[in-house]
Amino acid sequence: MIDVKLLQKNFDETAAALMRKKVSADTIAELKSANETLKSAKQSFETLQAKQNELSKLFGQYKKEGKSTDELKIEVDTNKITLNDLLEAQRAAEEALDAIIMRVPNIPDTDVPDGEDEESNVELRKVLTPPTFAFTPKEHWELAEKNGWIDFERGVKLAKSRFSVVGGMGARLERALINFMLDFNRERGFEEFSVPMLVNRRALEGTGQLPKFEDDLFKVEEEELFLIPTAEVPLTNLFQDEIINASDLPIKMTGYTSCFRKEAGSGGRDVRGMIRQHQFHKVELVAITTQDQSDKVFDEMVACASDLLSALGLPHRLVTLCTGDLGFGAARTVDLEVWLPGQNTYREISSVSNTRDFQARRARIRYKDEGKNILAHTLNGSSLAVGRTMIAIMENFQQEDGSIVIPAVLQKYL
RNA sequence: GGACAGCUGGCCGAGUGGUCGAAGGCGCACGCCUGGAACGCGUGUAUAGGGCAACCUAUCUAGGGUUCGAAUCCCUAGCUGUCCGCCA
Repeated sequence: MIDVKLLQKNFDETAAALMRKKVSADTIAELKSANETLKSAKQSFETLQAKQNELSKLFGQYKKEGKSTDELKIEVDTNKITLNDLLEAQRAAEEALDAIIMRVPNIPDTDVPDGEDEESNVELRKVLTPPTFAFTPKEHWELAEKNGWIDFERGVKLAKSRFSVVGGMGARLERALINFMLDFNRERGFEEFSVPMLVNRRALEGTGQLPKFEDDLFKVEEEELFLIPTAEVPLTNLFQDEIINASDLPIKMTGYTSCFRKEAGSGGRDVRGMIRQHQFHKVELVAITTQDQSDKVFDEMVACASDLLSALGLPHRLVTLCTGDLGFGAARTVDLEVWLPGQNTYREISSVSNTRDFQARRARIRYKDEGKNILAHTLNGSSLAVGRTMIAIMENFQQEDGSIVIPAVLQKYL
């Protein structure tokens, strides 16, 4: 959630920043007026409430002194009617503001490049050189089926399309990757957590998936619980409503979970193979930091994910997302794209974002510094999407006969 | 899933209709005391919003109700505990 006060105090600048993220001028104007309405509604209510409180005290005093309370009661009763109206007006104003602000995205950092879509993303650097092949490299689904690693048909039988089954060496590789990643992250100072994969509405509002993106989530109806789309949700919300000692920051966490996404709106894209599944595995990095620390920790997280890819021998590149490609809650994002020889292109395998205080304001994650409570900064990044890492390993390390050479660092995990 | 009990500030705990944002204790901070510390003594110590400020409003799990007035009474939900049932 953005800081409404910022909009109020510094309208032109804040509005311009929001418009970079395609928030319409109308929405911004509505936001401002909703906030002003709420403010004045609150003031009228509180003034009258103060008076009512005072009269109530008098009432008690009169009773004690044996004075008549008849006149007082009339006044108090009339006030109460107005008070109820004012309260209702205040509530309506609160709801109106909420309805708008919960759907307004974060303000991008000033140095984030402008742009409509991924075309305007800026490549930071390439790491490792894509391999050359003496034959035509195959795509991962062909390799996966050939090696008996992935069974796409049976996944559909068990659930529906975009589900798959991983078996044999594929399953062992998956498990090895998860363990390798968790160990790697722990060595970089990220403590491991194992968290719920179903969470409530409040948690998803805290990290920004709700209320705007409910259609993307799988929901357990009777329980009012949702399957997590990323471990970012439970890990970040671990500190929901908490006030952390500044000296305990930064808190750096990692965790492995399955992730569940409806992939609504991506119909037709990546239908083949396991690039885009309803259920996938991911090892996540999350950090809670002071406001001064977040830039440094952001770089650490990007480095962690990139070094992980390098350790696996996977060529990749780092890309700064432009404003148009930035997610809802992110102030800045660096994507890591891995080289896929079969597709002859780089594909996203990790995304590291600094949300600054956007999630912290929603989830009320604060720290105490010199007696003051300050909104924390929260960051998240994948390290890495396991399925896509498997795809990258298959495609990059494939041999002419379709067999796959497993990276040396994984040997001890197999 | 059933029955019963509970949920008060960082923590423990008092408080059954007004003067209660809440006694007392612990913890913490500062000061005194000390060679230094412990002990002791004193002072302070929730959050959010509004106002330059005095101050005002809200918050005793949450939501609703009764009342002029609710931490306190009633209802609902959530959570915790205990027993029973079920179960990896």
